[in-house]
Amino acid sequence: MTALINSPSSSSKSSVPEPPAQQELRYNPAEIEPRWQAAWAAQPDLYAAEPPACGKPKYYVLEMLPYPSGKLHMGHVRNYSIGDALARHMWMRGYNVLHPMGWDAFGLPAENAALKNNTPPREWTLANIAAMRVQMQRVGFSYDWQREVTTCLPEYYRWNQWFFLQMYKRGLVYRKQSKVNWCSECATVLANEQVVDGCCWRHEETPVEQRNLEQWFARTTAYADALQHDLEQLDGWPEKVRTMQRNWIGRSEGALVDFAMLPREKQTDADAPVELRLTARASESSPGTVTVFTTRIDTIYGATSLQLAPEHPMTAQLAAEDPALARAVQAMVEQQKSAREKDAFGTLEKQGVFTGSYAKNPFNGASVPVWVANYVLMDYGTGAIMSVPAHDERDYEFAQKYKLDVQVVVLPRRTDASADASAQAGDAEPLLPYTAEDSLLINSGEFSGMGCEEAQRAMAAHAQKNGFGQAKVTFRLKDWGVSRQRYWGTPIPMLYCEKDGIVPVPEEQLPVLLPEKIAITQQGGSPLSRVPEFVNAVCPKCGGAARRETDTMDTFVDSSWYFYRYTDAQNSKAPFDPAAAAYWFGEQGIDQYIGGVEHAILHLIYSRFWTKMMRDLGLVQNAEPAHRLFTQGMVIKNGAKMSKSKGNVVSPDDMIARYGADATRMYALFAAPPDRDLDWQEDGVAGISRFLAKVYRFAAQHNARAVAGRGQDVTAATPVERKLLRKLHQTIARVTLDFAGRWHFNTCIAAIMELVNDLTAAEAEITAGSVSDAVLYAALRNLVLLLNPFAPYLAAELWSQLGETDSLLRAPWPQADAALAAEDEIEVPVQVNGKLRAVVTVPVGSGEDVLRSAALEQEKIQAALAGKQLVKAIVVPGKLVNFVVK
RNA sequence: GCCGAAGUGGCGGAAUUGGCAGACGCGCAUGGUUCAGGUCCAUGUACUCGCAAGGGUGUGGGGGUUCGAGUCCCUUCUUCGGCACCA
Repeated sequence: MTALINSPSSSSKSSVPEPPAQQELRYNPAEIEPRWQAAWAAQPDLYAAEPPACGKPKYYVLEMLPYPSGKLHMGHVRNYSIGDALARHMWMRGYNVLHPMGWDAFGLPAENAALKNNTPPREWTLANIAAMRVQMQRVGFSYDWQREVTTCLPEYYRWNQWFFLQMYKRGLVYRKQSKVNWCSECATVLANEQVVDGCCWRHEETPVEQRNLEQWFARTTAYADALQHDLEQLDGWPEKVRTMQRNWIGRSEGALVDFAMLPREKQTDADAPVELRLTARASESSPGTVTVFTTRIDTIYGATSLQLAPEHPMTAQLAAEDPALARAVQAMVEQQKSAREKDAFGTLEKQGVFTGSYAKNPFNGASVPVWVANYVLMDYGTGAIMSVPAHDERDYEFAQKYKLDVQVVVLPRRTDASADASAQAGDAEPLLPYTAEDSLLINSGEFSGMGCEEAQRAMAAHAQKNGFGQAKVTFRLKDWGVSRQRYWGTPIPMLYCEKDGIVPVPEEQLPVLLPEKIAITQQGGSPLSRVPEFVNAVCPKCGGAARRETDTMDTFVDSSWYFYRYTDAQNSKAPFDPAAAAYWFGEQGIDQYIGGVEHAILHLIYSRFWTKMMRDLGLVQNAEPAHRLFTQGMVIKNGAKMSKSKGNVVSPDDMIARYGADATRMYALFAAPPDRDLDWQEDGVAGISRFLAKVYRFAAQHNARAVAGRGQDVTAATPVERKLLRKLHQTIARVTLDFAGRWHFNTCIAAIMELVNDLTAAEAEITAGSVSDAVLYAALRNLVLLLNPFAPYLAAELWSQLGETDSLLRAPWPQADAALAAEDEIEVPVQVNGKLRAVVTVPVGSGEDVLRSAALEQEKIQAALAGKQLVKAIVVPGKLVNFVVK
């Protein structure tokens, strides 16, 4: 039998504790947890990351930082319990762990609270932070508070400003007038990413308005290709998140093609549908061209009209000469607007207005009518499309409605005789619209006979050669509007001088401090614009009077790079030391990032952008912020998301008061796999509490004897010992495996429960002396080690009862001994025709013959086989025996 | 409409490679302990036929592959999430 030595702690060990008095057998988290919390608080370096020189491999585990609302909710507890379990595990595995926490402290709620309670946002926010920090410490999370980051402090936000200036220098931030999303509740603009179903992400009932404003934008589109491309390497991210980002970025390959507008005299108005023909226009102007974007240039011979977005410049140009057209377009836009307001977001009925003008298809010279259509979006592609009804569903629908020409230019490939009937009917008209691309071109001049994809390349090249088009990649992603007309955010470090125009604040003048004494009102416009001592400044170029930018930055700027600040949180010379970031991020970024899926687009796309931007600034080496991402499920109650309005909020404080922090956090990990939604059931917390009490009682009962066995050889001499050690090492193996891979902590905890069940079941034998002190010690010590990631308070208490004085985090994670874990006998099911008829117990490693004869010895099997003819016997050693009879 | 995920006891969930379905916990039932209980202990608990021994059925539905399917394939339904005229 394999033997191993119990390893006593290296520290000078204290005396063996007295056998516990009867009363101490009762698990009392209300006594244990505060005691340990105080002990931990007295050791500021307990959870501190070590300098790179420590020589250990690094591990950066990070949970998304919270907004300091003032109260921790169950979602936080779950999120941080996952991260904390991992951090503790990695410490015990000997890693140098960085496990920090901070506060996403700017944002609107502070202003709302200021309005409501007349408390300054700063005061409100900092008080909330203090309260939540206490809550987190009470739960026992292992954060390195020396690296705490608070985004609303000038020590942090000055670097937002510094980044802004760097980006300005490189043209990565710019100011432009554009249509922006406006939330009337927030009284500010929103980024596209902050609009959910046409409403504000914070006010789900408030539809956003479109306003024309001059705003600062970050040029996220400069990295659109990289953002899309690098997504493919992020195999440690959930596929769901990658898909969402892929859709959001929306890369699509296609081509631009110029259609020349035809002069009036060539117009063939007679071809236009009579009921839509508009009066001829009086004046002539230079017609110009309209450029369309298409992903199906191969279908261009089938283009039977050109469709402009209502906002397209050519629409305006044509309408300017034609009041009737102007009115018709106006009417269509109005109708669309009111329809949108009524039925938020379905597909609207397609509508169009014929402009009376024609354009020339550069491929075949055909004149096609130019329409204005409500289904063409100005902010995608070029705001103009060629309409190919035969091969596009939307165009087909439109053409049907307005009786436009349909010309088939793509047919299914004829295939060989074995193909199905529809594919063979190559000469027949395909069912329209026919959009499949594994097809062949017809009626397409020199391109006829080509496959679609071949034609796409050839036709783009043809267009480029002849100067009327080119291949083009288009993105759905738009630049990130970062201006906010709010007070509680980072001031944008820009000045407006009458003489010099836009002038950046010189770096040495940073930070541009947010004034603290300010009246928050609900009036329109940026609150800072009403603070003259903030607004009035001196132009650094000419020394004349200048006006400060009074908008603040989107708070998503703050969270785009906060995790780099943790690597060097006290730095007053730079956002962080690149060497510190290089150590903790390495090539691949954060080792494990954990947060809610609600940030799949917002935070996670901005921070990917920021990382790429910083890499180009030479600050970091990694291309992506996080190598692995884990999105935990929501905490729900009675099938619904916890919310005040539903009255189903469970407060962590309550749970901790009733059952303790260990039970609360352990339940959060036990009730469901971490990536699924978790339905909070208080009875379940009570169950965990019972389990912890059982562990405590067992340990307290036996630790005195166990400690006596410390340092002695562990041998499995008796059957009980063998059984216990086997279960112990199987459990170690199972828990260790789950930490390495799939993170199903619910089954880890179940495995530990099984171990404890076995221990208590063997209690009579333990008491009777059938289990050596050494084995008892091994069982208890390893049980405590396994428990530490999930229930750190109880683990600490039991650890000290075992005579240990060092932190559990410095104790090595147990190693499973395969020899001890191995079973010596296994039960093998025996089936007849696939139905279970018996179970045989055979020694592990029994071969086919042994199994087969053992199975045949079974009475039930003999009965089942009697009078039947054995067709086949399937014997899979270690798995099963199946007799096939007839 | 498109894309993705998921459907297993009364409930949360387990079954890591196609090999005893229901681990672990909750709840429930019976018995015990207790002055009392949001206590503790023991036993049982998928459904169904049967006094029992022992059968039969069973992982949303239907079909298939296989000696064998919760797991693989086809099809269909439901729920949840994301996107939604993206050319």
